[in-house]
Amino acid sequence: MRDAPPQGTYKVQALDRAFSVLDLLGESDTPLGLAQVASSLQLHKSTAHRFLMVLERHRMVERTGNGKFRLGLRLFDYGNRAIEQYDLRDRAQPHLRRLVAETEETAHLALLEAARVIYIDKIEPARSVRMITRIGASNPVHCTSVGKAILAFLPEERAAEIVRRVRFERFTHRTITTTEALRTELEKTRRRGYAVDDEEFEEGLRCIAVPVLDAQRQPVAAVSVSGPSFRVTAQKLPSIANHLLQCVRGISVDMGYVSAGRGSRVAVSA
Amino acid sequence: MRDAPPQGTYKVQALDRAFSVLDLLGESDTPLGLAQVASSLQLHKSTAHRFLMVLERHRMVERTGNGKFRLGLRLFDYGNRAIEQYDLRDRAQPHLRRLVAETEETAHLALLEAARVIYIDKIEPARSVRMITRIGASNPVHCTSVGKAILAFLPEERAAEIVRRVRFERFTHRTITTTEALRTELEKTRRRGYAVDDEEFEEGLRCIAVPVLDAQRQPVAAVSVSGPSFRVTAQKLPSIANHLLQCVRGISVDMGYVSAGRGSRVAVSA
DNA sequence: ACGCGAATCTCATATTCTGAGAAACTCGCC
DNA sequence: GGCGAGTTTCTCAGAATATGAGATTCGCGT
Repeated sequence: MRDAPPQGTYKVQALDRAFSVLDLLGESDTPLGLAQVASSLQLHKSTAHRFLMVLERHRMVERTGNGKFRLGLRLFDYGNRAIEQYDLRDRAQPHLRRLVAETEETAHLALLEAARVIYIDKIEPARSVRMITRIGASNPVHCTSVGKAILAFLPEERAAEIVRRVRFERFTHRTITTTEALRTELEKTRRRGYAVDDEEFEEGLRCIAVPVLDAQRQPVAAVSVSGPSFRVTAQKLPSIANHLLQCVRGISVDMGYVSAGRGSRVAVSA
Repeated sequence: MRDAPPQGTYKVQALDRAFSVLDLLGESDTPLGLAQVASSLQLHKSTAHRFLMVLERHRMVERTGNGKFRLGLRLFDYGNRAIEQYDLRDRAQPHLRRLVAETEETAHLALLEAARVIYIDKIEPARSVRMITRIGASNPVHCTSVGKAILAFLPEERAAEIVRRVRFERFTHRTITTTEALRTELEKTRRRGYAVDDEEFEEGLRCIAVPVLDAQRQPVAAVSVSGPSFRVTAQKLPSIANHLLQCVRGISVDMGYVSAGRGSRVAVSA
């Protein structure tokens, strides 16, 4: 319903329907009964019922005590297999933890997918307000520090292709909403070596990010530090950026991308 | 193929096939080409192709540069939504981190599903050999400390029902393989207040776990500490158990299950 | 340039899914 | 303790849907 229209030349109705069921359950924060599922998706109850039973057999959904349905833990298994192939999260975690200890703010690890970034890990400092981000969630590139960090260090061509696909949704009065502004911003990011999201996604939230580069110096992910603007002040950015650079450097070494020796190419000015 | 036979009265062929594709990709540690998928699953290439295209549109699979397929990050999204409903992982993490700092061994957080336990989080100490567990993976109850911890504190009836479904697969020479032995072991677990897996799942690996109890004093999860037998010695168990109890108590408080005041009911003898 | 394996596409066919509706539950309420 | 509205479960004939043989195109190695 609220989702991308199932356009495209190949179609398997049953799959589209099954996934719309999963979407529905995924977006609801309370389990749903058969009747609710059926009516929300305009499926006839028998059909919805059959799908739910099959999905349940596969443990893609499970029923709560009172017979309502929610997403099943098989999905969690699949999901973790999916990112396991990247192997990045496990190796990055200790470095992220150190980063959080140093900065006392929340750290995120994110990957680029299509024109969005996907958060694959989050570490929060002990005593901080909980951030609303959900691991696994995705945000557009243009309004996030991680997005800009990756984009800025991608080869011109790939970056341009992604920028072309950005839809420039506006989130706050500071959100970048034109290709031109984004290009300028990326240029700036390249120069200083780190990306900043200055309340462009959420009022009062400032983030700063640097890319994780692989052996070919291609960005494969980005690490960010986020916190309330009054704590993450402009003056502190260079210092945080340094912690970030140290962190991603550690990750790169652990991933075997670079040997531990040489210094980082991206420079932090100011 | 290697998977549970798609028995059950309700059937949607397309879904069974789609999930078998996901299973295949999930179990392969290298991306697979269309031809490989088709032949492994005995699907005709057109069919496999159509499925893969549809799955790709839904981002359930993605293609690598050379045109091969692997699991897509949408699954990661779904998976995290699935456990988000439990809300447990986020809240438990700081406590697990403290536990790891105290014990210097790996901690796991696991849920019970059917007759298996599913690991929903893992924290490793800074300098330790990597454990092979994958978050999202599942193991049988009978040979894991977390499984026994949950089982032991479940109401007699539910526990019995689960025990009935255990298939008692043997992993090491110490694995419990009879209902009787398991019952005795659970009794012992209840008495001392914590569960032990003494190389019953993996040679040389000793684990100890206690359940996380909700407001109704029902176990909803378990936390374990695992390490090589030579470090996690029998003498150390009571001390580790105490750290564990403190940890789960903290989790329960954070989840709002119990007020911070009163002491824990499960007693650690010895 | 050529050839082989792999991927993509087309389309007529029958297999598979569909959905109306009937039956069996579940509660809440009297 | 039983009535009734709202759900869930089940059955089955019909028809839309997925299927797979095969033709076509692609991509790469020689």
